Amino acid sequence: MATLGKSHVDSRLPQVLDEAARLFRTKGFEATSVRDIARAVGMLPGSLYCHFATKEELLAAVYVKGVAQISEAVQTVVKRHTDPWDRLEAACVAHLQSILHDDDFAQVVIRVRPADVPAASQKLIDLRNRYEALFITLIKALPLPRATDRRALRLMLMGALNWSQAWYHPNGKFGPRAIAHKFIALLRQGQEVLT
Amino acid sequence: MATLGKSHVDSRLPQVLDEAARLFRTKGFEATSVRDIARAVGMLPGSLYCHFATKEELLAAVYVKGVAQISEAVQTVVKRHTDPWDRLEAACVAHLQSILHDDDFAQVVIRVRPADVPAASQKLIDLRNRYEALFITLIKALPLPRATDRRALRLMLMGALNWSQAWYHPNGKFGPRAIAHKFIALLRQGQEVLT
DNA sequence: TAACAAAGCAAACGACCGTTTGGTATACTT
DNA sequence: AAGTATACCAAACGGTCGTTTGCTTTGTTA
Repeated sequence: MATLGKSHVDSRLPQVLDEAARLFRTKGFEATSVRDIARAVGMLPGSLYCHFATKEELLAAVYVKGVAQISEAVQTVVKRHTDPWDRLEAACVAHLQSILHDDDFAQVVIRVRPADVPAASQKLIDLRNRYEALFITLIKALPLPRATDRRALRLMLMGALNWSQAWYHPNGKFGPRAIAHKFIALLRQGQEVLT
Repeated sequence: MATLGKSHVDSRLPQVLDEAARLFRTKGFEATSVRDIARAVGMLPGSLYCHFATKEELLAAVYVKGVAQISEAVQTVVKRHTDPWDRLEAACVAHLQSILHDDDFAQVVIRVRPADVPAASQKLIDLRNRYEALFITLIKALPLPRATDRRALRLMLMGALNWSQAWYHPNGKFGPRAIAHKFIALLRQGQEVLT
């Protein structure tokens, strides 16, 4: 029989992750101190080290959860469509919703540079790549002219999406749906002239 | 008659700016200490405060120079073309060369988030906007279908360009010219079907 | 030549950083 | 009931941070 409920003792690890994600995405990794995180959870700074050996390890845990959550969000909406372009657009909508609104963890994945965390840098890069593989698959399924460079298309699209964190305003005129639709439209009409 | 040469005394301010730009673009703003900069120039930390009241003010100075230099680089190459798409592509090449290779100052402008420097944030945003206005002009001149959203096109293109800092590898297969050409091609073929 | 201002040195300020150590309460295990 | 491991508190560690203060040198100005 499975162990139901919490195993062993209470542990505020979930809340530590939540607050860490919220602070990392708001202020960045370097500008967030372990004291900030501890205070947000209501525990003492040293207590965090029951769960993580270093601050960088805590970031890595946030990163892992972020990649898992955004991956699932994308895969869920993609399933609802069959047309390759529609599937890609749906993926973009979910991606934008995650990194602009819904998901502190996913926002950290986009915001924090792996290179700024030397000790965990390769792990973070691998996690990012695992996620981007989803888009490689989606773009491979697109009916494109033979001359089209699919890698360039991916880098352009995802760069445009990720950079939206720099200019997006939550109460602005356009939301994730509109942005994704416009970006996809710009690419799409050029690529589907010939099947 | 103009004052030739250095006015007053020597002053290592130029080298301070150079080293600050180099370090900010390499390690980021928060991760670079004033001691790092001072050591690189060969002076004591406190001496920097002869030239700047705060570390943030030093960043602002780097930002100003970065915007000035990348603006000039773009405007110079744009002049060499007449076709609107060619002009835009030339601007993209110059932009990429600046933020990927040539110009530590320009790299700082792209890399450091204005929001991470509260005291100077609005000034940095204004500087960025002044530069982006160049691209607004270039895109306004494009012969596009009436339905095309020029702002979306700009945000997509510049987002894709700026994000290249995250994946670009100096010794990789493709350089700034190839990247700009591929990105522009993806947009161009969709937009010039009808004049 | 006297007064002045800029540039830099030398040394320190208090604050904050990530992390460690040792003790304690609690819940699971045997 | 005794033993063990987890989660956390309490307090401190050495180190680094941005910045300040006072002094010296030096070139410009009056």
